[in-house]
Amino acid sequence: MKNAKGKGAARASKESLKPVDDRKVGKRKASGKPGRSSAPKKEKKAKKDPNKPKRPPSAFFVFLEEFRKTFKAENPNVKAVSVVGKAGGEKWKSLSSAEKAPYESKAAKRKAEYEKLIKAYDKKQASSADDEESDKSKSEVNDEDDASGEEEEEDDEEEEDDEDDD
DNA sequence: TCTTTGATTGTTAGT
DNA sequence: ACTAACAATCAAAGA
Repeated sequence: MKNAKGKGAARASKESLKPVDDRKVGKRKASGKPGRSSAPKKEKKAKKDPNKPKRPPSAFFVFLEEFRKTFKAENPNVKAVSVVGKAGGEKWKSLSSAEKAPYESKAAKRKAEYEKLIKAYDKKQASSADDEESDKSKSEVNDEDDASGEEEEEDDEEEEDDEDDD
């Protein structure tokens, strides 16, 4: 619970890394574009980069996805995103490293994919600078497609971090 | 009608 | 190194 002990030691540096008390960011740019049928008359300068990968969900978000399902399953009446977020956050802190491990594992995988995507995106940006996406540009983007060894390893459990155990 | 907000934590990229 | 913003969600309320 609120007892910060073991973790604090390892994350001692992190302790000092908390200058902002207001984590009330809540400042999100307009990404919601439900208006697929019609956009505001004024065309925003929003560059739509379909190739630009979104940031990978952190372990917390991965856990949240499942948590939301469960939470809503038991609380179908609750329709406030904030409630699920709060409950999720509380539960998340209640989980131990071992329990978070599987979520982190998945998050790590997402990150790996993100890196790959961002890399391709980055490259595309460079190439697009000269020549936007064109049929010929495919040769540039296509540097290593099948060449990249596809090593699927889902069985990567080398997390022996079970120190936290109330 | 359409856009924004709300709340969580973690991660990413920029300065 | 540190800060700021953003990742999903989804309904309600404001402009």
